[in-house]
Amino acid sequence: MQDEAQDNEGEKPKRGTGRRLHGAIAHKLGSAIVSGEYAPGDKLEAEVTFSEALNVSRSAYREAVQVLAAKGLVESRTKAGTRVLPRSRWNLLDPDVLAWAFTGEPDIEFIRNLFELRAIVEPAAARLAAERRTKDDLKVMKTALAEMRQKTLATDAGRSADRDFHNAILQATGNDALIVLSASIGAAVSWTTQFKQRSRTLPRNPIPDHVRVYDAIAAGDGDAASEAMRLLVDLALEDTRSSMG
Amino acid sequence: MQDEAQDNEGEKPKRGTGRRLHGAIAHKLGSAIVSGEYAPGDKLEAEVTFSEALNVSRSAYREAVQVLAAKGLVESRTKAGTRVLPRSRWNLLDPDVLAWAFTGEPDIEFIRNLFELRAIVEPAAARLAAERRTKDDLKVMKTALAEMRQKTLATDAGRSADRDFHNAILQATGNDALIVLSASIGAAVSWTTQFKQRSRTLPRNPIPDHVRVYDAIAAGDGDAASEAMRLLVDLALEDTRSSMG
DNA sequence: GCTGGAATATGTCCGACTAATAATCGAGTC
DNA sequence: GACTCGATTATTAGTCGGACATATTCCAGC
Repeated sequence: MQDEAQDNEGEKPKRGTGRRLHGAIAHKLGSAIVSGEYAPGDKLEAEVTFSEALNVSRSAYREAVQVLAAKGLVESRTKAGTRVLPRSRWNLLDPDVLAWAFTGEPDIEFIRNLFELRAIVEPAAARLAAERRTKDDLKVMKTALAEMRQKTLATDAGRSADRDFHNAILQATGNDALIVLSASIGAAVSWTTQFKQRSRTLPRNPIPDHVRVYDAIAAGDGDAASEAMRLLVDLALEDTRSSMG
Repeated sequence: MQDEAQDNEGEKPKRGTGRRLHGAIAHKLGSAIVSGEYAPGDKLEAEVTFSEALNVSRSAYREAVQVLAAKGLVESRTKAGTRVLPRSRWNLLDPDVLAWAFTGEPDIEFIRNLFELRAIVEPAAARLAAERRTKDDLKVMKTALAEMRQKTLATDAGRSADRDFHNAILQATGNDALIVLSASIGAAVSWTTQFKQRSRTLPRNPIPDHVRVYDAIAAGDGDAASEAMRLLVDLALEDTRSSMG
């Protein structure tokens, strides 16, 4: 009974895609907006028109728009229609928005910005983790590191272990805001890792960098942890940059 | 242009509250969830029941729930009902979620986490601003600073000028992700400023700290800007802490 | 230029139907 | 008799269509 997508001619993201209908619409519209298909200030078709064009009910369409509005992508006003908001009002760190940003060819400048933010946050997180980590935290990091070493970043399991490692560091900080933020960035960055893998035959072996971070955190050395993480992020950025620009 | 927060909240957030209806419901439910009135894992009343209890249509209620779901607060599944998600899945940095978190008595631990994040991000932003600021950026900062000096933080205009100053710094970094993030945190922090003002008769004069930051950015001295901003954030945290804990 | 009404698109409401699935119950087996 | 597994049922979110309300925009008329 899996969805077979019989006759959706691409233009109509109708039911059967697995997602709930309004979720699928939100995904479609969100991707289109983030990718620049609609420019800020543009007015979307009227609800009745658009929903008919998509072959969905107005209710479903409206719920999708509510989602976009909740993420700051659009704003609806009576009689004026729903318009795309300026990029400055988008919740760029929202996991969904980030995912939509990476559905197409991502903007290189935006990736640079994300890495810059990551280069700010992650070393600081590593420092806090070194100061506050428990034995359990260390154990999680260690197993993730082992898994990562075994599977390499070329596999899904390996990338998953990579995320686990970084998440364990965040968890050790005990700071919810930091965790949420960095998890979003981390997910986005992991999208880019796939780009690296596909276009570069010789990615750097990331294990030694990670081991340095782990050792510093285990030793409780905040300065060393911060520095090691800074190095790791810098190298990752360099790899990504050379595989795109 | 932007008038808001004009709320008359009775027991029933029914029509006529000024906000759009589903927005009012989302606000009410969101605040309740974030404040812990509903614990993670709790199941909300069924849609028909709850919407009737609120005297609103099921459609309006559903659109409100979509907003909450978009922010990671709840998840709906057929037959199982809609349940509050674990805190780790909340988009804590979403502007609305932050606002909801500060409608009631905010959690001190959470405020500490926010300041910790701010203490990481803002100094780094100040450094970038010092390296990249244009003359226009400096002009905006300067006028904001003057306004701030004149009105003091006790007035709305003064707090607004404070935000303008920090936003100008962010703008100068040219990093969208950084701007969005720090704007959210900044807004949240400005809520706490009100707490400071109401419970402390002798708040520190914040102008000298800000001037130090400005001078360093104007001079293009990244290290000094970072250090000055670190100091500013630390002092602000100390003030807030002493006025609450 | 100002005022007031008509046009129009979003906002809200209603009631019915669909679809998915948790919960229940029963057939079959050990 | 207890248990596993599979079909049935009941419940709840999801979707639909249409109606009416409300708020603006826009334009006509003064």
